[in-house]
Amino acid sequence: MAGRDDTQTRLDAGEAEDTIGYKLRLAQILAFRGFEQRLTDHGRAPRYLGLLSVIRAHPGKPQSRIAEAVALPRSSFVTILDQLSADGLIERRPSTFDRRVNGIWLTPEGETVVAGLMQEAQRYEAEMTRGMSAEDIACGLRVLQKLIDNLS
Amino acid sequence: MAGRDDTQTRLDAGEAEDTIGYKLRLAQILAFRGFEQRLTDHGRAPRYLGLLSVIRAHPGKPQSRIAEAVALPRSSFVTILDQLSADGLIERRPSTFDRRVNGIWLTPEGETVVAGLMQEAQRYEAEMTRGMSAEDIACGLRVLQKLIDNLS
DNA sequence: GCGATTTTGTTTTACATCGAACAGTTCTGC
DNA sequence: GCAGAACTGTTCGATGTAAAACAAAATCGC
Repeated sequence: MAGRDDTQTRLDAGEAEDTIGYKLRLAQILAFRGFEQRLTDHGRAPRYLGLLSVIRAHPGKPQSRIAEAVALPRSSFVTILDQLSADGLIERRPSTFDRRVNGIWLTPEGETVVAGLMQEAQRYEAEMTRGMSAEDIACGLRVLQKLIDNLS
Repeated sequence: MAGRDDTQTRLDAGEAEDTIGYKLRLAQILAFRGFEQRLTDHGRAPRYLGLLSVIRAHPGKPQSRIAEAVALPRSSFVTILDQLSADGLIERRPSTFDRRVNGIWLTPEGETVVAGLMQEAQRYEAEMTRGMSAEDIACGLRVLQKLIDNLS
């Protein structure tokens, strides 16, 4: 009778099921895709919202610093900035201190787009965490931060 | 003095910094890449270890069920199975009940490779979570599972 | 039974991402 | 000062991933 019992639930991962690495990846894929697909009419900004939020918090910082913040290789970052720049959301300005670096800035339009998307993100965050206690959410944030620290 | 204060820490994400969505993504990227790069001499298996663990726990299940378990589109899954099959880790066998489906099985070699990599994964898990209490780890697992449930 | 719908695995095509190599600039040690 | 090392942004080639369209097989509604 193999291959027959079609229960409706997702297949578990056996030994890997109780590991942070597995659940972390699965949760992230679902969260990221869900958020992106809910905002298909907003262009490329939703996919790179984290990145844009870093830029907003640190205007004028060099590309490499921002790429490092979101764990992106510098080479990948170039294409992404080209697109966001073509969409009128960000701007590269040559640094006055170091002729190698480009400072990255949000345009006024980028500022409003990011502000609007951050509200969407907060709504999405509420959906993702529905049914969790405030303590659990705080614990989740703490654990994720500790993972990031340990892996950096 | 913009673009000058080069502190050594990672740039924060401003408003997004305290959101699960942002930290979840960053942690997952770091965890996944770190694990993969530590095992460059093990071919493609480390990248697809989660997937292989699902197959091991549910031998003979159709491709679509397994793809769904790890949130992969069926079309992406085909190429991956082709590679894992060429590496001798898995095997497709036509189902006797439904002539559309291929049941997926680990080969004997696949079985030993996955068993070995799962030990590596447990070691990596310990490194990721070093400095965390058992309660925090359990809470992290619970939160991640709840996220997966809410997003499914 | 039988046509319409759904499901499964696949191909095709477009796009996203990464590593390696490169030129221009700055920094370091002396 | 100056040669070598390190850093920044970029290009290029290779690989990974995803959406859409397709054929074969099973299921549903009647």
